[in-house]
Amino acid sequence: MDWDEGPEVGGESGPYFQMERLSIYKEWAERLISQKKAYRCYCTKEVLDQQRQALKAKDPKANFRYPRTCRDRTDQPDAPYVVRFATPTEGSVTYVDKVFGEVTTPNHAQQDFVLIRSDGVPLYNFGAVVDDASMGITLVARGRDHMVNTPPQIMLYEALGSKLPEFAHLPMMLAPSGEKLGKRHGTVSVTEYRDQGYSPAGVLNYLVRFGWSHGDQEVFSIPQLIEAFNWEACGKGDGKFDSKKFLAIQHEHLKSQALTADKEYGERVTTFLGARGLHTLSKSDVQNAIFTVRERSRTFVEAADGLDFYFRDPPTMDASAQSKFLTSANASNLRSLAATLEPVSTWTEQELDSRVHAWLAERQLQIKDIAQPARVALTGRTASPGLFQVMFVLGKARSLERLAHGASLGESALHAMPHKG
RNA sequence: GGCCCCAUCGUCUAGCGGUUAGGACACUGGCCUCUCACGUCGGUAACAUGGGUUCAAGUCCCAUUGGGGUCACCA
Repeated sequence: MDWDEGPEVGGESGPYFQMERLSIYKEWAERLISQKKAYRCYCTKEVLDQQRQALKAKDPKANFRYPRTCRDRTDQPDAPYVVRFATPTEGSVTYVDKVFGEVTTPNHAQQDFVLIRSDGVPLYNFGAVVDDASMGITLVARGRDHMVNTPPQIMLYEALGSKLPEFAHLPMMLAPSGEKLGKRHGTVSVTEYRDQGYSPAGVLNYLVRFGWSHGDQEVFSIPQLIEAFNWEACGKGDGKFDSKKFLAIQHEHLKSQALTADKEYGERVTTFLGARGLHTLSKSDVQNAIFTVRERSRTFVEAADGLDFYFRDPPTMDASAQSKFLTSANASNLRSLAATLEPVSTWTEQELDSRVHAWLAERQLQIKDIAQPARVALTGRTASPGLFQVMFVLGKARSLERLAHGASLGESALHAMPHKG
């Protein structure tokens, strides 16, 4: 999110920190008191808590409300006090939510809520309204859990004589189980997803598309999101988080150059390559390898894993892959393949493809016969991008070197393997 | 419990009186294929229930049920 103004970027509506605005809240509250729209309450928290508990003891389902003890008192004892709002007992508040439409709440559901604590710090509803009113906020968009705060806040705007902002409440994202999403349901903060290699635009895409729709379109760039978003197409029902779909959206973003340009892809994946101990990589080397992992990586962490063998010499060798494919039987083919590629001067995918196929035809072999052994020699793994892509990215020298090394591992396996048959 | 809000495939959703109820993820069958993927063709799968209104209801109204939010000198 980009801020128009605020503590980090400055602006005209400061100060922005609540503790620096205390005098403002006090001033606005005093105005309300002088207009009899608010009053000083000297009831202590302890007394109120007692009353609350006493009522609960008598009737567990009862609803405790501040009994308005101090509402009409005229004296001003020398004692700590809170400022309470004199809530109307009759009538109701109606507002038009940009998502939910008209919402009406009866005033008898409210109580004389506290505006300012005895230590001078405002409570949320009052602080938010004073801040928004004094800073010229025109739209309040927040989660549905704030919907109950809206009527009291509207009362405050009106009591303060301030212009009402628009309100938009959004449905909530629940855990897959249907309960409120929380820490115990795994990752819930966007910064943690960044650390797990998720694309920021992909995260935004999933989040915005959750509870909002634009026809059948599922994948959006950030500019497209800004262009297409509208309150009318927001749903009203709560939803459940789906990590699989989230990952699928990530995949779409990492696959597409339009959504994640090579430059960004390279920068992000480089930090995860660094986390794997692969430092001092050349930017262009990383850039040149990206195209081979794009469609196989859903996150930058997966991409870093897929890119690892390009930058590690020798590549980490998977033990079972080695014993299965780098055998004495395959060693001679690997040697022969390396020898065939030795004279190749134009080291391109296309050239490698035709050279290898010519060699296969000559030796009456299928690509299947050599693919896995060569793959393991080249990458240390049984799953990788296409062979010719891998060799192209690796370059001639390192490709031949790895092929030869794979062959010698196979030859030495001759001595280690006899009892295995 | 009071007040408020919500309800279409397992999940995210399209639908705004007449649809074979569409798409995506997931699951699944085939094709493609040097592995893993990608891609591609197909399949399973939903209108919570009951009343109305109407020639006609997933779409409008009411009730029920179910789910969620919130009830502080927290935010």
